[in-house]
Amino acid sequence: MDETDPQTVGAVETTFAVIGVLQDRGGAGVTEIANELDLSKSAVHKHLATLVDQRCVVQRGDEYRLGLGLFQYGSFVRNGYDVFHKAKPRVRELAEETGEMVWLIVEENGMAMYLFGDGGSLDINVDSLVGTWTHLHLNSGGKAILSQFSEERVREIVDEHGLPRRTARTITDVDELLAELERTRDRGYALNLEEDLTGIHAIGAPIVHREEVQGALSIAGAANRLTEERCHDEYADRLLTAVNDLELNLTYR
Amino acid sequence: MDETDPQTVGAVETTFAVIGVLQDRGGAGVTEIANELDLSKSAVHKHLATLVDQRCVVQRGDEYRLGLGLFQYGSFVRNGYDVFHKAKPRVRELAEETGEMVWLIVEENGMAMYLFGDGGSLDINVDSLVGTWTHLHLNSGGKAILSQFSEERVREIVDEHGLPRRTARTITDVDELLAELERTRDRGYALNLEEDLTGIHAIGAPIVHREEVQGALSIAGAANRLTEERCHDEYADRLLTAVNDLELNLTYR
DNA sequence: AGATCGTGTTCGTCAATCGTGAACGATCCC
DNA sequence: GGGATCGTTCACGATTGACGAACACGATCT
Repeated sequence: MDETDPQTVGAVETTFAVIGVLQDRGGAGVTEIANELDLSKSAVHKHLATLVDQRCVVQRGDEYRLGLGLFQYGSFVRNGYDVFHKAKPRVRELAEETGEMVWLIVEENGMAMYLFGDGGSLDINVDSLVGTWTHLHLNSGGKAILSQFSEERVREIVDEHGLPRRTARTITDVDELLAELERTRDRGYALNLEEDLTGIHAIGAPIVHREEVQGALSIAGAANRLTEERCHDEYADRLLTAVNDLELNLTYR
Repeated sequence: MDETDPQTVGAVETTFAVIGVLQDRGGAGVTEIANELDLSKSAVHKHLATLVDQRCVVQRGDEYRLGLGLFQYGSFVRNGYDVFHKAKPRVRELAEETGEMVWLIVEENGMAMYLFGDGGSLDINVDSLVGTWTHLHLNSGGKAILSQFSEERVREIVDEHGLPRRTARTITDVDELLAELERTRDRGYALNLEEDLTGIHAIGAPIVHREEVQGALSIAGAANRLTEERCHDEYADRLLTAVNDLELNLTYR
């Protein structure tokens, strides 16, 4: 089942496995977790007790759930991003102006994470995406970020994470992706035309500061509102000026 | 130094110690952490390697930092709170209307955590408080929550966490606290008059749903604007109506 | 009412492994 | 170019993490 890597701490890995089960099931009992992970009840109990001590798990009756200690760590990590603080007001403005969803994503180890979002209709919850990973190639912001990387690095990332298909329009070929990234680099922004979710278009631009990509801003919405033309004619300008202002704000803090 | 509790997993505790150092220093190297924790470099390296595998730590050159995996877990935990989604728009509205800072806090194991906040002047960053713990007795929302607990439970919490003093006006006596909680219960909201930070007043109300406290909403701002009278005459009404709407929203989801 | 199942919890036991310290490569700086 | 760092790797030994049986408790049947 598992190749026990001697370079890592197994006990910590099982603890994360426990956390994983707790996340998947939204809470679970000792026996349930033990069965799922093929561990003894007592072992699971010990791990849970440790996690409770660290405030990362809470016990309510016979059920254990993930605790606010994890939220504490998570918030700390987000607050460590300068670009988060600087981008937040801009994201809000854009969301207000356009009435669409606006996102800030950042890259880490070849994947992107939704760091902050705002706007959109009330029936779609932006918070359900915040804090989730996404591949770079099927996201307007992700392609914007990739456009700032060298071809070598792009290939490395593709080798590691692949180019999984989400819709019929997803780019699944490396060379096609590289061509798309060149177009993106030329015009300064990337489009996502139903490449991740059918019915959703998006436009994204990279945030560059001191020769490094800090992340990307993107606007996403229903494909019939964010048509390809309106992206080019309307939204591109708004997005790029917002990003430019943001980049200035990053230098003169 | 440490009483090794046989009921817990030591290796996991050291991993959390490593995470703690990384948080305190905002990133560190292997040697640095090893010295701080009195561990061998190789041990620290192993822990860091496992944390990198779990995406909870990232390596940049010779420095390790906390990674976005932690943010992923943290966001999941916050999204698990129904009251977060329901309160968010109300918090925003209140912040817009009043121009002051508005908070949603929740309780866990006798402590409170800032789950969401908005508003306030731009020089004070609401996000720096989000994701941090606070004692219940020196917070308007915290006192609002405590007012819904039995005297027994309040005493338990005080026994466990104490009543640390922050300012000259902090309540540090249990009986005084219980009296204050009764006043709070009678009028439906709690005041915080420079009990946590000098120059800051706040007003908070508990969010009750199905006989259980889900958290508290509070408005905080400069003491000269949020005077005691204006809290009673102006802000109390706005706050309580917001909470009432929210409570209705919680039942009919 | 009694018994059986289900929890989570505790406890001793033993092998797996977590932590150690020394050696290794790479950088950087003097 | 040598003398510091740094992070990384490896083999070994003592610690301990995982096990499984026994425990206490509650619910749910019979």
